[in-house]
Amino acid sequence: MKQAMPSTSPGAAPTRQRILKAAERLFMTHGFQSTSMRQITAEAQVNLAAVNYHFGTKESLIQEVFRQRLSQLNQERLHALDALENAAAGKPVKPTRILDAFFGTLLRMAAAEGNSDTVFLRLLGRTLTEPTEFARTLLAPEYQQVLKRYKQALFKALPDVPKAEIVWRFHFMLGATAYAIAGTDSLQLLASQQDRHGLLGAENVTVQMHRLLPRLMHFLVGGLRAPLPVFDQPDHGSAKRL
Amino acid sequence: MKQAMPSTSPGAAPTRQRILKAAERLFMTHGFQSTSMRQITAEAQVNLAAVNYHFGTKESLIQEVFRQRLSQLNQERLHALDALENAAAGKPVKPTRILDAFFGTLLRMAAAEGNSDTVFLRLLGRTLTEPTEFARTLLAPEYQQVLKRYKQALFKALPDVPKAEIVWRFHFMLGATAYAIAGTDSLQLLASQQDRHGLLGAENVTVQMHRLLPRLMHFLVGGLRAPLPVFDQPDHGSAKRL
DNA sequence: TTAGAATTCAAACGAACGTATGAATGATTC
DNA sequence: GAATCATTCATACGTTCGTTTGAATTCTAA
Repeated sequence: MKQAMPSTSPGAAPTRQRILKAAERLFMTHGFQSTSMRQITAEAQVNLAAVNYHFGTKESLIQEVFRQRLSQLNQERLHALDALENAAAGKPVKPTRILDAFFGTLLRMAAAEGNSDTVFLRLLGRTLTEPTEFARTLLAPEYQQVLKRYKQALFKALPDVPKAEIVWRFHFMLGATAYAIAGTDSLQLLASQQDRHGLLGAENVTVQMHRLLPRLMHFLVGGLRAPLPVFDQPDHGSAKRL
Repeated sequence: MKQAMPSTSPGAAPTRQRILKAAERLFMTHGFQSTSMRQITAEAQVNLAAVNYHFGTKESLIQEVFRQRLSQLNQERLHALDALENAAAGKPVKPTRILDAFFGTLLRMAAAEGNSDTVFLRLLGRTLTEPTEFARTLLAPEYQQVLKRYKQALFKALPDVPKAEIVWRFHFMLGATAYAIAGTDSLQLLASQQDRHGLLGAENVTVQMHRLLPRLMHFLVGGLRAPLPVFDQPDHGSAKRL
């Protein structure tokens, strides 16, 4: 007889965790569609039916992989922004601090523990540009409140910049970050032969993660504070020229 | 009898082109793995076996989709850089012009024709972050010489910036661009309810593409010219502090 | 007109996929 | 120690995938 999923049975066998860990790593390496249940169960050294027993379906497994990590990340981001706004006491928070609370929290989460978190971050960076619908429909609600808070903080911090421009630049920053995180392999595209091993070798990932943060932060701040573009024609549609 | 692929038979039936167009669109929408040959042949209104007859295998089809568009794009990029360097007559080219030659050529290619090129650009932006191995091993050789030329141009234009820093920032810029191009849907994640239709509606894609270029260019230049980060510990490995 | 090559077509192949099943095993409680 | 529950296991189901096949059709050229 089939029951309604054990979920959080206390002291349960590590089967669930083993599956989650293996799935996370394989999803990161090969993507969602290309990772089969048989690969996951083989890597986790559990029976094939274990995934369906513990998670129901493959899509549910994917959701579970994200829910755990992502909710923790976004809660930390909200707390970081709360702390900044409390310290500012009504005054605007400096853009640099806002970006650090959003993107720095993300990258520090990778540098903190062993590379188990790095795996998730690369998966996340990759997922943000993936066409898979369920990935986005899963990420969107989880992200929505966080993005709203941070957008408002940036609006307040940069009152002279049109809101649409801030949204676009937020978008650009997300792209640069996602690419930087997911880009262990794409980097080899940029690196010349002799640099390749030095830039992102096998073992110095955490070291590079540590160094990636200041590099990326300076880049993002530079992009966010860049001079505004000037358009020939006025805006069409809703003509709110903030 | 099976022969060695017709490839460029002059005046051939439009079957090849129909397949390429349908595949391009479907790959962009659903990704490589999730797009089946049956979907492609159904959309192209050709027989299922036509793909294998004209292209051999699915992977060859993917490669062909990219080779056509990508070689044209990268040739234009090389020509644009040639023109800039010839005009500079040995002196360094301004970074803004270099970025425009690389990223501007990309985005203008989208705005030029009908949205058939836009489709490819979104596919390209998506592919750069995809885990599929063959996509990267296909893109890498096609990109290598172009990236080498542009990196050297940037090295020359920014002699005070460490080369590693330039490579990283090039990487960040690629990410921001790829994300901006592929991000029709991800944008909805950032946009609030009332902005959603205005930012990227159904028909004003080319208009937005036109406006995306100055927005993105200002952001990229701002990021590229941002102040350099300072590290506590010196570089390890090859200690070339340029 | 007709021989021969190029292309299209319907049908099928084997492999891999996600999922379901029911028996076997382990753990818990009375 | 028996009964009840949760978990594991080997196995199989039905579907979809990319690819192949061989006959039918269309095109080309002598």
